[in-house]
Amino acid sequence: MDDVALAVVQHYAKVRRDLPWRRTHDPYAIWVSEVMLQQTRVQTVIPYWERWMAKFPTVRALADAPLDDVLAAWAGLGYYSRARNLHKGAQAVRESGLPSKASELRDVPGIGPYTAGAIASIAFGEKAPLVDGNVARVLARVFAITADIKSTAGQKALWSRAGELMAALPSPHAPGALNQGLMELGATICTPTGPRCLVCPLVKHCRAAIEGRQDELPVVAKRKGLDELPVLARAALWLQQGDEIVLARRRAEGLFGGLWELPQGDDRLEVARALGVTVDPDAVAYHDQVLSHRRLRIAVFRGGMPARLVAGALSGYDRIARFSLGEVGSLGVAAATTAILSKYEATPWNSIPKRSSSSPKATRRSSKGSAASGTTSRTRTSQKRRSARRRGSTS
DNA sequence: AATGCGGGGTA
DNA sequence: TACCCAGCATT
Repeated sequence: MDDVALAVVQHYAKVRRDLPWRRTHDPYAIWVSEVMLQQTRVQTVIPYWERWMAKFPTVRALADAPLDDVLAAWAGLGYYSRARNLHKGAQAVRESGLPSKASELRDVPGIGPYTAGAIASIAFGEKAPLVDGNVARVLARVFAITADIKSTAGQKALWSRAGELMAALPSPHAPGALNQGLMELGATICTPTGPRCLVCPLVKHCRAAIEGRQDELPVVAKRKGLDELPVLARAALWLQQGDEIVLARRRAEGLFGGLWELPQGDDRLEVARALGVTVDPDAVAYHDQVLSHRRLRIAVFRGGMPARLVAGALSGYDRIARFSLGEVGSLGVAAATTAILSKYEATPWNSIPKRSSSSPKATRRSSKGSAASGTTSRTRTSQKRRSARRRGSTS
């Protein structure tokens, strides 16, 4: 057991990637990184973390910021309860500072078993174990754990092993190095498919490798296929007049809670009635998006500009307002609405560069059917409408 | 124990 | 496609 722990920290010292949050000892900075990294890849997180730390450099700065600003900085990362909880957590520890022990960190909103272990070990040097997806894979192979790693039994076995490993770590070595070393191993060598056992420092200790079972472990329950996800159909209204567009803010809990989007409802007439506008009968675009547990299909309709906006008129939202196109980029807008808006060249694209946003400007047109090319989003303009309508009309 | 909760990279 | 990502909260 101590052989394994030692091999991990020694390997980590050798190959440790130079990530931005590894250059600091600030517990808050590490906290932010760990929350962003929940179910999110390192490469995705890096630019978000950099912008976040520049905008909210301290717990106090975050605690004092309006939730709107917090969500704007998070927009695009997904799982927005992470941002809401981080904000709430910052307010909770605004005066006292972040607790240093894993057991106390667990009381902070958004900090679960993994994140508590990560902050305690990395920022405070506590010998606290952790298990994430990477560590689960590594330990399941090294110790030949055959229980489903997502199951209660599997998690129990994994945390138990992780705890033993941490207890076996010789004292001069940093607990954070063991934990990060395990994760690093899972991310770079002990990968889900095609693990590179030939260069793995644990190969001599790994039951899976020794028995040639590295492709059979870990055992993980199959997830729902794409066609098994329930489809949620929504109607969104695109209400624009000149430079101004109508956006609504979702209530702070639940899906996309607190984010701004084109006002949506179950059908176009519901939304039109709530806002007191007329709306075109035919959709100008559809946007499909796959979430963890459902598929989203948003039909986009053009309509007239409402004379007066009443907060609370549309269920599910707590605010509704007009924004100039230039302001949209500084709002917390989820990916679906961002993708829809970006299809129209009238919308300035000054929000976070998302690599694949490709050409907000190019093409369009394609008066032929075939979805507009170039973007990874599934937004596409309905075929029959596009040549006829294009922008303007109504309003 | 199961479900809700985003978005994107990749084999 | 399907899989998975430095998971957490709620039921």
